[in-house]
Amino acid sequence: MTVMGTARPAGRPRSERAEKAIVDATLDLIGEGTSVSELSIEAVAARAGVGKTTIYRRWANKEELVGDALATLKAPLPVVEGRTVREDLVAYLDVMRQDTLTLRTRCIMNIAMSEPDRHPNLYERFHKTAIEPRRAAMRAVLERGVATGELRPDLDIELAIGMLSGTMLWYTKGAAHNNTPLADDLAARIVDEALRGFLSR
Amino acid sequence: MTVMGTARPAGRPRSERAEKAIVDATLDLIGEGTSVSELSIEAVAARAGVGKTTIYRRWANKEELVGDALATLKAPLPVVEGRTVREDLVAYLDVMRQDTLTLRTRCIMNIAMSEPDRHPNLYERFHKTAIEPRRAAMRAVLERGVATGELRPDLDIELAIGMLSGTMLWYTKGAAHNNTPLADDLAARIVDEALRGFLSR
Amino acid sequence: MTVMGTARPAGRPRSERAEKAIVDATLDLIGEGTSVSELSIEAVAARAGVGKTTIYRRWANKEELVGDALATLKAPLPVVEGRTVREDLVAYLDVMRQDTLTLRTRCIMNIAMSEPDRHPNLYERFHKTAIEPRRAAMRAVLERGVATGELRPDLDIELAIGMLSGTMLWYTKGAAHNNTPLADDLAARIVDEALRGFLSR
Amino acid sequence: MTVMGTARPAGRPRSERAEKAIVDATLDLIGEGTSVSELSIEAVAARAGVGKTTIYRRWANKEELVGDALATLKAPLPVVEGRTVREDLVAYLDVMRQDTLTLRTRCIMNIAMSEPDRHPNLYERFHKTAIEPRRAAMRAVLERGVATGELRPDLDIELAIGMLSGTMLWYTKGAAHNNTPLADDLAARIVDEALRGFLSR
DNA sequence: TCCTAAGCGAGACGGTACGTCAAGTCTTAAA
DNA sequence: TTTAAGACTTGACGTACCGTCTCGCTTAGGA
Repeated sequence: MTVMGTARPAGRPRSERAEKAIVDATLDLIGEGTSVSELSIEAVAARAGVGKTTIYRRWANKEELVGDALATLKAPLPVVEGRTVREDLVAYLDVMRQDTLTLRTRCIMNIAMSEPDRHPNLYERFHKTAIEPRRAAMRAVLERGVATGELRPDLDIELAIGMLSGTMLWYTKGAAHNNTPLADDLAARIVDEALRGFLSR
Repeated sequence: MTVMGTARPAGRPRSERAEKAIVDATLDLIGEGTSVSELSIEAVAARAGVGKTTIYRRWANKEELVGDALATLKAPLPVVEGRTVREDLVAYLDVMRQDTLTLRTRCIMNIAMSEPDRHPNLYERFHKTAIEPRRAAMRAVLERGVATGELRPDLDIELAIGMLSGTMLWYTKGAAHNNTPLADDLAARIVDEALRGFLSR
Repeated sequence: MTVMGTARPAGRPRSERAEKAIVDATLDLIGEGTSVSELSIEAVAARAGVGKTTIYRRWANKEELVGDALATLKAPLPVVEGRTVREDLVAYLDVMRQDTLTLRTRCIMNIAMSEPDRHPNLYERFHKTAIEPRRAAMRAVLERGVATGELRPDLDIELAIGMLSGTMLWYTKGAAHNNTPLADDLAARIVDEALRGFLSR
Repeated sequence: MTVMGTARPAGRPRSERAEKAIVDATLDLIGEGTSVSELSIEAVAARAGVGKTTIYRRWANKEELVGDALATLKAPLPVVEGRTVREDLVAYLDVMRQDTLTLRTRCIMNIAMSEPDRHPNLYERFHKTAIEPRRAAMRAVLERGVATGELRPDLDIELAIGMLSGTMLWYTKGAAHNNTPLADDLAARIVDEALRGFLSR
């Protein structure tokens, strides 16, 4: 008699070694600058020392493979609970800045954000697992700021998130293009400017 | 013997019809949502009713073809000289918003901004002809604002540009993803929030 | 201690059901017109409801499987002991003709004789179990004919066998190709012509 | 203005070098004992130093390629017009015997005759270009023999053809199997036996 | 009643070849 | 010399089987 529930399916179980090798090969290739379109299953199979079938058996297409591969890298959301709203916001934005420092993360972001129309599922997944949590964390900080009176009570919180994240993204794009690192105090300067406003008073 | 000066080269002159057909076909395909990577010279040639050689003779690679094709669309920079800094900024940002309304522009932006690492020259050209002028125009407005005392004298103007453009870009990305149009008053709300600052006073 | 002799090997005995299912599936597929080269072990296993391993455990390769499968069909050699040499020869040749009437036998012959170079063992077996006995039977008839004086004393018996069998084979080939049945009296006509000779006297 | 008739099609003409290389590679491989089923387009392409497309552009499938390849080898039908029917028949049969002496011809025959059901078009072509002409030549000889009174007036000519060719084929099969050469005087012995008949008078 | 050994179906494994497609280059006759 | 057409080599695509290998389970005889 067998214990009910998730009965192990018949036949030889899929090799975890193979799976890992495939994912690693995919990430390697992406890390070397291969775009999703350029990434060939054949190359992944060769690099992983695996038959093509073994890849096709698990993933229906490149997108899903890349999606799963990127998912294994999901960096943990930093938990920053500082004393002031400003400190927290700076911390969150600075994480975004630091992400751009490692080649791998840069490549991944490039991939994930590059062709939302072309690889919608990919973008969707990236959005759910990477963007949305960060947005939520930032929202919490801003709402706390409004609650404590630190921030304007009529502040459009979604808009504020957009301003902070969008600005950092703008710089990230530029930095990726110029291949120059972002200034250490960039996050602080963005937050300060946003908090204070441009007007003279 | 040939007449000196801008001597007309020997042989059959290049067909302008062919050139135009090629560029049109390229734009058509891009407008239909074909990414740069997916865009096949074969398809362009077929659509244009032209031999592949005729394309390769004029452009060394896809990038240059796409670059030239996009260049023919360069929308004129709007000349907005309003009464206040706020009005001008809103006007500029709103042009960006309106750009997202037409499918073709959306596709082009997607293409141009999608893979800076993959197609650096393409991004470079787009940057020079589309982004830099807009940035310059915005910079002029902000400098005028500082000069007139409307804006803080210590305002980091580059950062301010980044905040305004980046925020709009952030929304544009989101809208492209959700396929929802941007609110009519978005530009105004961004500018107002930026001018005022988030703080309570 | 075990009883000496053909000691039953340890472990679970091989399933006769499986063996039969495999052979039947093989014959079915061959009967449906699958050539040896086209015959896939995978298909046999699927048709037999059996794991591939179960096949490979018993047969080293396709040839042996097909050989054993065909061997199970070995039709009994007809025993014809007529009054005259002519009657016996006609009887033997007519058996060959009748063999071509059933699809299965036709397929089998096709297979067995098709690629002696490719599947030498297969041909060898077919030769030993099907051709050689018939040849021997025919040889006996001819030798009896020579002994009784019915046939020329200097008749080259091997050659005579070749003429009779080869002629029938020639017709069989042609019939397989045109998909037309062989005439009922073909065997008799071949034998008569062979016995009499072509010359006018 | 173009000369009418078989107007040369536009574009680069197909390379005769490539065509020849492909056919040669095919014949080489067949000559090395590769069966039709085993023959892989990939191998032909590699051996010929040619892209697979170049093969598929010209031939829809293996059969047609092999057919055309074999067709280039079509040995000329020997013209034998001897003094007697016997001499002519012996000459024709001996050509068949000699064909079995060269490896290449043996392979080709094997291929061509091996799987009529599997490669019907191939067999059809072989039949039309190789078998039918020989049959016709032999028929002419036999009819001449009947006309001159050398042969029985009621001789079944088609049957006679079958007896002569079939017998030689029977020996050919056997020789291919045993890898022993056919006796030099085989053709003569077959013809003599056939002309004379088996009976004692 | 267990233990040991082998067979069982299932199905994953690394491969090879398939036939298709597009890449970018080359070669022709005509313009 | 450029044109359109279309051949060229190259290489990835996704599929089908190959023959081997693991799984957990079954089936038997002997301890």
